[in-house]
Amino acid sequence: MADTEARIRAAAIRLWAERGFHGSGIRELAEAAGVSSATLYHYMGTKEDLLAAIMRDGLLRLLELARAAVKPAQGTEERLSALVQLHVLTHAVRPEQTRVVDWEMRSLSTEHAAEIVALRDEYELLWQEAIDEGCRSGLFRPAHPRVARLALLEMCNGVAHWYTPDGPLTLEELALRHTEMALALLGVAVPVGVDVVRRCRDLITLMWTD
Amino acid sequence: MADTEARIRAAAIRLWAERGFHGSGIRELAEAAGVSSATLYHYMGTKEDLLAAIMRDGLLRLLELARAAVKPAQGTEERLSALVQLHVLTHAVRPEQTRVVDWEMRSLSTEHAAEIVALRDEYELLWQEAIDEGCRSGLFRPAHPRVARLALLEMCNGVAHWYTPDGPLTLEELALRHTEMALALLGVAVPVGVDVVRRCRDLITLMWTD
DNA sequence: GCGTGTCGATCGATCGATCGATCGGAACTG
DNA sequence: CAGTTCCGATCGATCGATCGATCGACACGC
Repeated sequence: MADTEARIRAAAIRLWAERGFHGSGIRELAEAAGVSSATLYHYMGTKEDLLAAIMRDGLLRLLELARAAVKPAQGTEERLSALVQLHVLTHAVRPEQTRVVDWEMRSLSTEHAAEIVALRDEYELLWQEAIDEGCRSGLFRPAHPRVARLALLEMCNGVAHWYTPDGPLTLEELALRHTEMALALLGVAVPVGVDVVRRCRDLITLMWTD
Repeated sequence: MADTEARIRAAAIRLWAERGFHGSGIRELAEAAGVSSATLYHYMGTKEDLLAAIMRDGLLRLLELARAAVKPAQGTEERLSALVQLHVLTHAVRPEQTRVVDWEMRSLSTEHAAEIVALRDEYELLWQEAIDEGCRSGLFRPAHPRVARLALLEMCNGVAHWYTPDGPLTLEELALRHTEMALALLGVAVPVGVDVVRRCRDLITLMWTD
């Protein structure tokens, strides 16, 4: 028998990604997890505690991977490409969890929201720094770097909305097309290099073994 | 005294944009609209009927304006610019309504969802046609036109997430920066022309008088 | 080896509150 | 008076959450 807490968490992610946090009750969640509604409270604290835990985990994982991806040793173009690919692949491989992370912020009370928003801000700071450094070096030429960051993040978030592995796109194509679009949006005309493609493949392997 | 139905609709948009459809009850809605919960049902049918009506109105308005914006008489670059500006300005001027339209689809039952999804597909078809025509003429060079359409729409949807008129960006700057980014993403390097800026100003005037 | 006590895990039953929705009738309008 | 608008009262259902009770597993003293 699988670990009960993991089953509860997986069921919550599935339900909340589909119907939203307020759109499914705890009895529905209990049935999906195969336990009684009372047992839920032995593991999750309140319903909102579970939501915050799911969001915290998703953001911490993304943040950890992103920090490794923007090591200062890398070049400007590689740093932004790595962030785009990591973000897009995460949203494509774990669409349900990322949908909960991205769209259920408003269901958090102010205490929980402060922590989660801080994590998200930390993550977005990595993007802003990568963009700003590209602007300083002259490689990126966005008319407004902050708007470019917001536009890029929204564009990449959207993958969790529409991507399905059943479609014509492979994960590699998905990630590389978004890398190209992101660089083009920032004013870089050159096509992605072979090293970017190779690191993209490494990332895809990482996503599935983790 | 303002029209009761309009007050109800405005209150629903405000509440549902903030807390979500399932996140606010009809008593809360009634209080926000200044009527009793029973009175709501004199105007709105069921709660979900009201949601569908709000989404239908928003999409029909957007569709009508977009159809006028893509008259075949215009050039390729102008068509896509007009779609981007119209979409961005709508999301900036009416963020609450567009948030409900964009993010409450999952709260609709299948019967209502079919109608709303059909309207949204009609709207997105206008974007796809504008992009495809640009590809045929050789002006646009996206590696994958369908992915480019999805990326552009998500990028422009995001405006309703983060834009605030209190910030440093004017509506005109917001719309023009997104026009530039959209064209750059599609592979167009040239800066936006004076006619695009002029039409953007016309659109802003239209948004506020309508 | 065997009784005893403690523990986490789990349950059915149930709490007060709120949910969406409905009713008959009062209040207003023309 | 007829029609429209609106509301207080209330419906059954469901909400998130909690209760006491039970179960098996494990540790301890003798």
